[in-house]
Amino acid sequence: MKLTSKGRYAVMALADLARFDNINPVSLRDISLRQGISLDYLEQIFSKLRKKEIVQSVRGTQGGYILNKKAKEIKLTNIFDAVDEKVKTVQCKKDSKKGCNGKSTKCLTHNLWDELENHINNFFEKKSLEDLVKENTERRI
Amino acid sequence: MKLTSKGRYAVMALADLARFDNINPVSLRDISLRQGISLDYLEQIFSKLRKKEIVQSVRGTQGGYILNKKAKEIKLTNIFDAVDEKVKTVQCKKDSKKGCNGKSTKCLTHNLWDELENHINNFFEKKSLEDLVKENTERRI
DNA sequence: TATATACTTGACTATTTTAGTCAGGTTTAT
DNA sequence: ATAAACCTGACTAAAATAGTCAAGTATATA
Repeated sequence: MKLTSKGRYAVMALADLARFDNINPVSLRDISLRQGISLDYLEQIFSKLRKKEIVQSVRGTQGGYILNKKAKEIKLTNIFDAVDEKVKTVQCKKDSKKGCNGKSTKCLTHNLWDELENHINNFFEKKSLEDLVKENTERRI
Repeated sequence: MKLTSKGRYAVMALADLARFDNINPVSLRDISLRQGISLDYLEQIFSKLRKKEIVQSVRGTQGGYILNKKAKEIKLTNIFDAVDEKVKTVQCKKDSKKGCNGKSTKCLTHNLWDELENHINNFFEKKSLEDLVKENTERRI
């Protein structure tokens, strides 16, 4: 089980963005340099973030991206969701009526995975971008 | 982020095993049929579980596998560990002295991932095979 | 002792996912 | 005008995954 780079990058980039006010746009080029993420890849990621209205784009020279909401209102859940980073534990088919994977009995561990998913998602729902930035500023002082 | 089949199968198979007493060995063939997991794949998985002394093998006719410890003492952590299912969130190189990935600053989200890893591992350390089987029997009654 | 059952091991492979790259745009501040 | 920066879609190398396949070895039981 591991987090993919896409999800990680998205959070890293947004944390970078959140450090600046919501007035001056930050260019992907800057984020790319600071965070060491390929510019082209960032563009793909931000395209998704924009579609989910997490960021707003500012075109042209001196353009870039700004947060579309307050950092406090952006939860990790929203970010992961936007870039299709999902917490998946079970493959049991939903359509089978009685149990999992066409078996007549519900698989022994079905509830376990559900529980695990909730446990993880819970963590993501609590954490906001603001939390991230705060933690870092505090640590820096 | 998703769990791989190897980890899932390992837990499913062991939960199946744990339902029987520790005296009569259960053949992989039976588990394969009951859980819908390829026999060959199960063999790979059990080879690892045996090396980590989670199960014991009984060869010959009527042979199979039995748990090597009490179900209570086998935590999910142990199982995942045995089959190399690891919770991985960060790729930051440990050897770099100051920060992550050769950057001079520690990456903004580093602590987040650590926290997440702990959160998940914590879940795995608490759950034992016994818990799983219990939950299921209770539900069945 | 013959034999079927079941463990044991290692090598191989198709498929999928990931983590990008590349090419060719469009928009707009200066 | 032009350079900076966003925007989009198609393509791809490499890695991981989820197995399969082949050739064993060990042993309970008839």
